[in-house]
Amino acid sequence: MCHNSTEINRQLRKRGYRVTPQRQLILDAVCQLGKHVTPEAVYDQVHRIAPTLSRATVYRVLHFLTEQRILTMVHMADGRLAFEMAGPEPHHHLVCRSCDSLLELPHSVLRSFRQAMKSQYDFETDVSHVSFFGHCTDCHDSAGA
Amino acid sequence: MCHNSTEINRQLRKRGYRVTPQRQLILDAVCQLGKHVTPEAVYDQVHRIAPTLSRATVYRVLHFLTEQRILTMVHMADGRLAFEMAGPEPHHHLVCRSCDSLLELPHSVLRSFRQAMKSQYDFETDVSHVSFFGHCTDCHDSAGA
DNA sequence: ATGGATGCAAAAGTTTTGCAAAGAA
DNA sequence: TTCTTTGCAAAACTTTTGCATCCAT
Repeated sequence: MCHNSTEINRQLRKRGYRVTPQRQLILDAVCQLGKHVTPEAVYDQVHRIAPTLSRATVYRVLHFLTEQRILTMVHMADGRLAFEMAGPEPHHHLVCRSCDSLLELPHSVLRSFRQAMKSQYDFETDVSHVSFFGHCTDCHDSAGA
Repeated sequence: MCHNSTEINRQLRKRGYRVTPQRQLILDAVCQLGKHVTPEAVYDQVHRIAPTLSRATVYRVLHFLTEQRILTMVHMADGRLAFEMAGPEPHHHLVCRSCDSLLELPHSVLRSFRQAMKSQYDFETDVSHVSFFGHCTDCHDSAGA
């Protein structure tokens, strides 16, 4: 279990919602599958365990958990929709185009960039999650850059 | 006309392709509509002038012009697909969430960020076009940040 | 006539919605 | 009972594809 289900369940109940087996399965799936989990991947995973669990429920629960700030939603640079556990810390990712590996970056890596945008353009950059693409150390010399 | 159609037409013909009225209309539409133009916006625009021009053609031509490096394709942070004229300079955008205005940033604004990723993570960041979202100078004090 | 480009319609993929039924409070 | 949540099916939306036709060379 990669999330504190007791605490999450308590929060949800406190807000008047129910913690159904479907919601638990979907949350577990997002957790297990890691970062940038697509709705289809969640569906595949939970459908094996609970074949009657429908795509509609997957989408509804993913959006519900996002509203409840238990998940965060990301649109990736290739247009795919994805979710991941909402950590307490906002952060960013480096995504390898070759092997799909993820590196997590602290929010602070963009601090000076944001300050520059603020001072140069008076633009308040809102970067709660940005993914940058490229090639990781294992891939950028073997594969073509 | 916001693009050099004579030059573009010459290039396309030289590569063995045809410059059809549909292709010209679609190119003009992307040009006129500005940055981050969605396929649907292009379709609306050209469909007024040429009602038989189909969505299939819009999509085919947008992808064709992207392959020919006359347009570039962007997946925006809200998941929408968009196109814009491929300038000679790679660049980035600041997109205002309130008024949808766009500021164009030179490619160089991310130089130190990319160097940091390279030295800290040995990750080759490939940033041909990144859009950052937030609130522009007109919107960030009136609207809530 | 040859090969590229288009229009139409259908298909495919993804996400949302209506509604009745099931289930917890 | 009451209100939430689910499953199913259908709808909506976006994008792609097959195929006949059209058009430029």
